[in-house]
Amino acid sequence: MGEATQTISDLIQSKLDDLTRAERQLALSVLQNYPASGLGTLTALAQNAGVSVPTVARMVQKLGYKGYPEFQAALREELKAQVKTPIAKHETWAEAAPSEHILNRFTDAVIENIRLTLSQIDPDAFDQACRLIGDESRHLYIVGGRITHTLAEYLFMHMQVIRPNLTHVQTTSNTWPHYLLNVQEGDVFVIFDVRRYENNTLKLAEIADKRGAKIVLFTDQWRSPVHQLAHICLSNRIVVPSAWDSAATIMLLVETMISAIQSLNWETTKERVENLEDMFDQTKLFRKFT
Amino acid sequence: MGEATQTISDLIQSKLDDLTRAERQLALSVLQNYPASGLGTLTALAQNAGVSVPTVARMVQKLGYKGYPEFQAALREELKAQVKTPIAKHETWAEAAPSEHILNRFTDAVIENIRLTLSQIDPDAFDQACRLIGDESRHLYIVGGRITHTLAEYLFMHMQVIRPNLTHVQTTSNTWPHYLLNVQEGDVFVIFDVRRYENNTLKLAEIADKRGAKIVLFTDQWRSPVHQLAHICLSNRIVVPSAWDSAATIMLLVETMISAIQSLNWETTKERVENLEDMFDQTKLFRKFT
DNA sequence: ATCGCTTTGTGATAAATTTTTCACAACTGT
DNA sequence: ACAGTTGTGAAAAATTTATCACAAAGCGAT
Repeated sequence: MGEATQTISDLIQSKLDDLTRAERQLALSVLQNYPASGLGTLTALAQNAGVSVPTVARMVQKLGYKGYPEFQAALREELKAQVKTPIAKHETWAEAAPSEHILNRFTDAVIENIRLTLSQIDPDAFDQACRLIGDESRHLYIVGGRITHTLAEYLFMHMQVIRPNLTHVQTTSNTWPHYLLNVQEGDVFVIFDVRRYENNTLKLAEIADKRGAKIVLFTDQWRSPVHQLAHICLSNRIVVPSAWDSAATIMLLVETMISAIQSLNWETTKERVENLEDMFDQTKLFRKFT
Repeated sequence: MGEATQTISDLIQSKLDDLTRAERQLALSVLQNYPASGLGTLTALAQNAGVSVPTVARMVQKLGYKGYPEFQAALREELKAQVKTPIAKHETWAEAAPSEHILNRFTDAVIENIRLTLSQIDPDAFDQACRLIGDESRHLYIVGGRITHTLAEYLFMHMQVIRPNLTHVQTTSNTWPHYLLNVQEGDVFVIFDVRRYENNTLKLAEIADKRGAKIVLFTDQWRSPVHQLAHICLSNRIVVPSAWDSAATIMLLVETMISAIQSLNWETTKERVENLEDMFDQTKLFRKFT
């Protein structure tokens, strides 16, 4: 298996450690839009990556080329060679791995799950769920089960920044009846329940429903029994080549929802989010935007 | 949905009849090595096609471009668009929603993240990581930070079923120096660290490294400083149209890894999974799945 | 906080390359 | 022979690249 061909993309990645911050920023920009961005002018590339012209010149030489034109020529050669080789490549995600590799099989399955899930989702229901969950006048309960509690926690963590007045409930814990004493009509429950569905979760949902709370349910394609009580039900495809189910699609929906709610509540969230961005600045990885 | 996207290749072919002999020869040469040959200098292209410089200039203008640079720019644009996976392009994910809806925009971004992440991953490194993490003779430590602890927990939960001899460490907790007393040479640390990177995590990694443990790092495209100590580094794209970063791609990799390790260890895992299911049945935590 | 050290951007400039265009001669096919 | 096409060589214009010195900013270590 003498795969001795090193692409320029590989070269850049291997040298990533020897590069300085601005150069790394540039390198990542080249990879982001590979190889098209490297085929324009030096000046355009610099602008596109948000670095100065000398930085580009310096990096190209660090990579071992005599000058930018030589670097470009190498890119073109690679592009020329790439088109010649059989097509089989474009079908795979991890190009360096055969298509039967688990990386490619698993990713295929997840992408297909995403496609199916999204194609069956009702955007109006989704928007409505966002409005409910973002409504600060309603107390928000987030409920996860044995496996799904990580998703619940992820949502909880972010919602905590966006709005006050929320509670994280684990159905596996025995403290949850406690929380329910305060549930009021109009409160919102976000419940995660995928197979195998949990009895505790169903019980909790029943109590919440009885008290007049609205339920937003994240479940799988077979739908947890909770869905009969749910005001909005978001069902996800979760089957992958594994002994377990995939939470990746649900994660995608959760993150999308976080982003949507954050936009809805922007006026009130703004300050909290800006604090967060200050924290990003401290990484010093990024140039300050002015 | 009358997509009238005409590639430059199409354009050239359609104008083929209006071109003169030398121009046609040139055009065919461009198509022969498309699009690489069009991305060099005008002179090079002329030489390559065996025509004169003015012929190139004349044809480019006949095709409707103001000059050669404009023609080149168009080619680059096309290349840029082409690289995007067919599945990621021109497809609306939530068909019932407009393409500007957050559901579609966010999913686009995540798919693109997956594509870029997978294309840059080294499958050998991945496989090696799986073998390390699945090796029951090494104690396994799983480490997450403020945001990433949910991912760490997700991995931990599954690994708990697959193999014994593992520990979940939260860097935000102050109990972690405790765990480190027992670390031995050859033990394995799986560390999650995305921006902003946490000092605690780095310190922990340094201690682990000093004690001779191997580190598998899940990080973002800018790579946590831990990567200098890491035996294997898996970097993910995480940028989405949101105030926060996306963990979906990392989740995908984690799940893929779980699936791969479970296959490696299937003989020993089998029993453990069955035992676990028995236990759940007995506690009647779950309803039977039909 | 302060001090060195490295990195980075700026603006300018010179060098190199590339593009564009020209007039004219040579060539082509009819 | 004629009309249209093509190549030549040149030169001007435009663009691009490479570099420089210096100042500003960032970083790490006290």
